[in-house]
Amino acid sequence: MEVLNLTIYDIAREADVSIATVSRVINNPEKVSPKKRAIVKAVLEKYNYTPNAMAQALVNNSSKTIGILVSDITNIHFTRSAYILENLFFKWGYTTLLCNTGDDLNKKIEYIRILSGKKVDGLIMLGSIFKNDKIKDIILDYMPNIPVVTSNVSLFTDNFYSVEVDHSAGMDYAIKHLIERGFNSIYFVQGNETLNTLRKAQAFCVAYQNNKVAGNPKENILTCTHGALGGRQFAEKLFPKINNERKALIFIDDYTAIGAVSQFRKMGVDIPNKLGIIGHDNSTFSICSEPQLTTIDTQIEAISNIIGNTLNNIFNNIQVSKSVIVQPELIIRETT
Amino acid sequence: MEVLNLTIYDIAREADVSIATVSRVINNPEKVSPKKRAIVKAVLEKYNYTPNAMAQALVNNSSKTIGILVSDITNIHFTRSAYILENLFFKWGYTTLLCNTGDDLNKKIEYIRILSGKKVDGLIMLGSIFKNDKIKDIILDYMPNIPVVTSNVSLFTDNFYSVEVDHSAGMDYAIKHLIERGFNSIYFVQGNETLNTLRKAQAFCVAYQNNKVAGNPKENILTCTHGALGGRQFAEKLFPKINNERKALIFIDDYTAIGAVSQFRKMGVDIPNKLGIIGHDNSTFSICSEPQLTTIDTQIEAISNIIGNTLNNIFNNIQVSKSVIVQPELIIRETT
DNA sequence: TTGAAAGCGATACCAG
DNA sequence: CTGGTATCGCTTTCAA
Repeated sequence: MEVLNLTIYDIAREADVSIATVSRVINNPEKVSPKKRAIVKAVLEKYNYTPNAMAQALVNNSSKTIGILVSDITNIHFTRSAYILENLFFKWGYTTLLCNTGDDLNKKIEYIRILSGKKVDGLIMLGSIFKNDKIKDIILDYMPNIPVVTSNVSLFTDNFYSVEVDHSAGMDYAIKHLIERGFNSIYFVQGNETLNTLRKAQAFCVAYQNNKVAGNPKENILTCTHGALGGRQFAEKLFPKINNERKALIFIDDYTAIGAVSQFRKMGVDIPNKLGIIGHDNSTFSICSEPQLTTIDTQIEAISNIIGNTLNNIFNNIQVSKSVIVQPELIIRETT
Repeated sequence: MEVLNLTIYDIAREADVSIATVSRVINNPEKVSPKKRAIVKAVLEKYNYTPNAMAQALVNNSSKTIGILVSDITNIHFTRSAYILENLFFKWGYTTLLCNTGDDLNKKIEYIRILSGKKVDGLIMLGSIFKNDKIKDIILDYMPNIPVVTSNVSLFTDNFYSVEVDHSAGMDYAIKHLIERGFNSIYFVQGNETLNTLRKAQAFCVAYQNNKVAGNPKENILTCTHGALGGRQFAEKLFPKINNERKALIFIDDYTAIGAVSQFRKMGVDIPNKLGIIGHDNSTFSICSEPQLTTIDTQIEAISNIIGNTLNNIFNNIQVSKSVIVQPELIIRETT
């Protein structure tokens, strides 16, 4: 190998053909005579020629890249998803632009603008991007013709597709399981006010009533700062209220739940005999604690795969569903 | 807003000026008369015009994007780093292409080829990319003029820069601390055979001898599968060998250590009185376990910031150091 | 089957 | 200060 940013002209010159022919052997080899094809291929390989993707993008009006908008990649849930998506799209010849937007509306808008300028072929939005509905219009304005796949929210507009988990079903499994285990006082511990929290809280209420648990579900929603530390602080605060009524806590996610489990353990609370705990996501955190966490698997892997395939199918004109709902699974471990 | 992929020609027509003038008000407004400038600006804003980044990249030979090569973004260490880098570069007007290469040499090569085609302005390599030295040559071949910043390895070639943590110092702090706490038998628990493992193992040996601990450090290196589950299995296997000699285990990372802590706890081992445990990284995992993990903070945040600034300074022709070494810190919690 | 030439959408040089 | 135009590197149409 030698190389130094060769262009298609350099290859053409060395192979003694026109640039059109070089382009053809790269993109439509069958349209070139075997003889010339062989000559050009040899030169291509000799120099390990790689086309300038910017020039290709300009003429094709497609950059072979996918934008992934996520509020916070350090959230283990999204990390896993980004990982899977990146692998899928690599396989399909796309590169992924990962964008952390945080809760900042302006950063979201700015990123959408940038991605539209970079001519992404598709957009994936992970998590609670849509708390503010304005985003939808921005996307429609900046990239009116780009397919957008979202998790966690359905939007029935052209070019929008959604893949979600059925939170109500997850809550239903959890509550049924807790009742079966003899817990007679069931709470949902929500996090910061995100769309994620809102939807799970709502699902909790639905499942609570469907199972005819006594009392008003809304009064059984507790709030806690997200994360292991938040979980620990929450546990400390709740500790005096742990009595003999066999309380059970369903947490917004494993990461927060595990902090609570550890702190309760430290304070001597007997889990699961005195207190039941259930997390959400079946993330790597769930097997870290002692005892190990019972959790609602929100199927992030399946969802990510479907999201990727949806977009890829759209690119290949294969029919896709505008909205798919994935069923969660209850993973019973040691905290219930 | 209305929009539908307008070009600079559309703007020029509507403002009744040439495309050159439009380009100027975007890039060098001071070179345009206030009058025309105002007219053009109005049109620009009316349509919320965003330049086609592909066309810009083609003519500028720079795509305003940074390639980040990482073996596995789901590794919490890299997630944090990617997050920080993405935020920094966004601030500086760059977008980041996140590439998971795994251990697959071919995927690495393929990505380098793709990134060279996409005309990235800089390359960041996180983690043990260089186990195979071939990669270095590939980079030099495909992007001979692009600055490359690596963590975890120094390579003194033109255009290569490195930012690393001093693992020996971390091990030294850890061993001194363990001796002080009265642990008289100190082990290093390594993971899969990566460059990371190799370097920490080496650092362990150096620190072990510097502190004149009795015995041969090489005989005190144990191996364990990476991750919480691996840590648990490791703990189970080691359990019969836990006697009264006050053993201490320094783990390759927190994630593995925490699995071991939980499993030892489950089996009734008294941590830290019978057994001392130290992790690496001071990741979110370290506060999840009960008791909470003492750990060597490998300063991933500082390192990521320096990496980002190095690249940005290079872009701005500000002098940078070819190699910087960051000092770690021992975070003492409850497992020692 | 092949090559010449017209774009793709910007930037920047050179005249005026 | 402004506009015309060459140029970046590629794809694709049109003739030959």
